[in-house]
Amino acid sequence: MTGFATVLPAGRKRRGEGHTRREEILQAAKDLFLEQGYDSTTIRRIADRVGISAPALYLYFKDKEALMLALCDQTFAHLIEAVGEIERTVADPLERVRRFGEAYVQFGLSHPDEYRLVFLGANIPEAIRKVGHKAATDDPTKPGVGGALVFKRLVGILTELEASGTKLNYPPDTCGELCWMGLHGLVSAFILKPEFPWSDRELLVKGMLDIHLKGILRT
Amino acid sequence: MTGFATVLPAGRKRRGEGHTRREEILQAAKDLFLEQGYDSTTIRRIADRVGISAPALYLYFKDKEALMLALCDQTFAHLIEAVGEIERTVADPLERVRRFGEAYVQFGLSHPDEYRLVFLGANIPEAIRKVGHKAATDDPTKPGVGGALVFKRLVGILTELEASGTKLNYPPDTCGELCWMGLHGLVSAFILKPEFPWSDRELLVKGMLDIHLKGILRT
DNA sequence: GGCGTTAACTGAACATTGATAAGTTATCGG
DNA sequence: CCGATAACTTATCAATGTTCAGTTAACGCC
Repeated sequence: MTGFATVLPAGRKRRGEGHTRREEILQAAKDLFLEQGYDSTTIRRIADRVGISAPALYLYFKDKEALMLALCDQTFAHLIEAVGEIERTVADPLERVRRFGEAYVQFGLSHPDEYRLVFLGANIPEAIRKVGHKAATDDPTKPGVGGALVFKRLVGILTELEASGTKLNYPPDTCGELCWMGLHGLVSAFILKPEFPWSDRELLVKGMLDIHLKGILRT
Repeated sequence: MTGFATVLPAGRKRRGEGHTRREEILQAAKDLFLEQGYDSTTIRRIADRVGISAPALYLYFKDKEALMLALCDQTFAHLIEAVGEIERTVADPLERVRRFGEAYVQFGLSHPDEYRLVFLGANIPEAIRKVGHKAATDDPTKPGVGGALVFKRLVGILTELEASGTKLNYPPDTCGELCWMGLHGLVSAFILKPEFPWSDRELLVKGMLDIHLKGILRT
């Protein structure tokens, strides 16, 4: 019966294992948010799925917004990792921009629910949306700065592009904003209106990247 | 004292004047939505401002969403009208596209709540989002079809542009999708992240339009 | 004027929500 | 075994969207 102690009690967590419960809550909340949206997902339902009472949730998250916030950071981390991979492997600055765009779109389209959660701010009160770019520190562990981090990477790539001798039509940050807006518009359109008879997806992605690269580079 | 009968009783509406109360509610709701946002505006507060009880509101609107939808149609009518005005007064097809973009952006930025509800799929199940482009009837009185109507206008303008002899890099509907995606990305960025330190708004709007026009026209 | 019909409206209440207070249980170090 | 306390529960709150059952008052008609 000695091995019995290592089996999870299914009810209560062991003494230092609160963080485990915290992650269970996060997973359940993520599932439910994606299934039913933010507003329709109640604290009680999340707690039910985890197998605890509703107030127990407040031991791990200050309120419902904090829960959503934690999920946002989680999703941002994946995207930041993908972007970092490109910066590590692609040398040519111009190619980097294109690859960034492709990665960004592909991330959005292959994680439509998460993208919606984070970038579309669907059904999220305004207080949450605010943190996406707060002060923009470089510390990815701080909560709520993921959006600014991704964007800063893009601006960084564009700055290098300019430093490499390529003339731009706008300052790097303005170029970054324009590019991001175009890509975001593309991704959100596919996600929000999937049943609309859009033109060929590949064509639109390539077209959007071509348009923005052509529009940004001084001819 | 005969004139007294024509004075509004300040409390109850005369027998056939319910529509007056309906418009009072719409006005109060519009003000409150703009002051405090959709979620924070309660039915009771709207009713208070109008000077009636909360249940009285349900005599005129099925629920809170119906209220917002009525406001959306109201404001979308303005956008469609603005686009029509452009089509009527601007002859040059190319200039039309630019003016369309400017009008679209200005509409989105001055009606962020309505824009969110219709184009960002904020709140409430798929019932609303679907009607945004359902078969796209040409009847502007049907609720919720404003979005599709506006898009059709853009494609129409681009088709005329092509018919006038200008070569495009993509089919007109693809061009329309790309342009709309860029504009939509711009507007939704401003709406969803209003406190982000964006570059100058005018510059971004002009830049986005320049980029897409340049990218769409065959050189 | 009196009367019945009914549009316009109210008061009380319901179910559900996010959140808190106060108490309980079980785990662990010593 | 024991005291401390992390982990958790039950009871409860105020606010919200919404409904129900009734009430009031404007109007047409005699």
